[in-house]
Amino acid sequence: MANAPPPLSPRKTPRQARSKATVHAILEAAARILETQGADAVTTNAVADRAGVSVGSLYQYFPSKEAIFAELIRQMRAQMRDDIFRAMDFVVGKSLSFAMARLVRAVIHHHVHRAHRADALEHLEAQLPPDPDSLAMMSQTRARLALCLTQHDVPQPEQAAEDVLNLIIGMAHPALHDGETDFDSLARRIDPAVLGYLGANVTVS
Amino acid sequence: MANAPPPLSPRKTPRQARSKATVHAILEAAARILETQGADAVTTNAVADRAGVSVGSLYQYFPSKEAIFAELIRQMRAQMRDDIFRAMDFVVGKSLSFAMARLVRAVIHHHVHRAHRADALEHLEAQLPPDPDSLAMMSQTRARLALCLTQHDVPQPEQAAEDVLNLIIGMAHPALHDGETDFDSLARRIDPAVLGYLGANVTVS
DNA sequence: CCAAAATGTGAGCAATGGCTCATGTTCAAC
DNA sequence: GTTGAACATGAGCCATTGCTCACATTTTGG
Repeated sequence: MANAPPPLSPRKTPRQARSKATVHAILEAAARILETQGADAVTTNAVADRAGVSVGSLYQYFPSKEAIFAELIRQMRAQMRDDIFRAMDFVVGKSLSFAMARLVRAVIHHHVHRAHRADALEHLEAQLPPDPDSLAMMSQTRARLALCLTQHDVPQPEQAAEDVLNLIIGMAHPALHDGETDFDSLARRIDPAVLGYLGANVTVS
Repeated sequence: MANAPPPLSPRKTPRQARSKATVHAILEAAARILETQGADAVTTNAVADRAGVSVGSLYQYFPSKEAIFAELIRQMRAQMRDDIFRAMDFVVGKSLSFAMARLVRAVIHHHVHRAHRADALEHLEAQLPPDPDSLAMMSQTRARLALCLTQHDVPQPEQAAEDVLNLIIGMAHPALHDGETDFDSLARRIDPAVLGYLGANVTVS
């Protein structure tokens, strides 16, 4: 009857240094296979093999293959959140256009840094059941941006924060994916789009 | 030695009305399973079952499961291209802002119409080997938009066409996916972003 | 009508891959 | 040392699934 769906959170927390290394190796191996060979190549056997551990060990820490993906996605979302937090902290008190320029470059940098990994992970995320932790991190990211926009008197800052993030990612992601290497040119093309969006709502102060 | 990779094009063209119906039923079944249950649920047996045909028939017309996906993607790209062609034809001689507004609404309409299907297909496309036909259709789409931009003296129209499409899709797609239902509000938020982008390159004439 | 071509069937093969479990090894605490 | 918990192993179970093939049925052309 009560046939609970398998959880996506790690199965057991490692206590010794040895097992921490195991968990790290598993995640790293999964990520590398994902980047280089695509999602279908990420089999539990392949991951364990590449991590230099046995499948049994893998299943001591992750209840399912999907739990590994969920953890990788969590890490990516956390990094993006932190990147954007840093960018927003840096521009406190600066002009809106300066703040947005910084945001644009933070997002581009984030995508460049983890290009293939982030790419594949985002596709995976769409196919997995939504993870509360990941959702929370994205929510925090938007909230921090909304705070910045509020301080510049942008109306409906939550809506604007979401739109602006989608706009930047939507432009940067395909461009970088298609091999765009002139990051500066890309940033300078995104800037006016962001300001154009905000310009409809704010008179530049 | 010469172990050719399985082609993604249909295996045999149906000649009789009966088999045309079979092919159509297979594609429709695959699309419906994809929409409702996700990519992993699309097995050849499930598709044949839902289409009301046998697996054998399926493999008479598609050399592999991926060929079915490739065909669905081709259909989606063709429809998007045609939608945008129609929109661009309609705005010949009109102002740039009018043209862009029309484009924005065409893209939104396209995504609304085939919401879940287009969503899943685009994710699949990233995992499949690139299909020449699909690439050609996207190229034609960009070219048509670039022509429109050229007629409004937008510099670097090819680059701009790509950016504008990415911008519109990038904003519309996540919003619609998150259940946004006020399409008019969405369109009116995208408009200024597009004009902002173009505004950096053109003085409004 | 009748062959030949086109179309359709579905049991089942072969391969894959998620995951378990019986067993062995290392570590920490006393 | 000893003991129990934590950690690791990997052969292999079992379910799934892409796909084939030997055979049946329908359609077409003459």
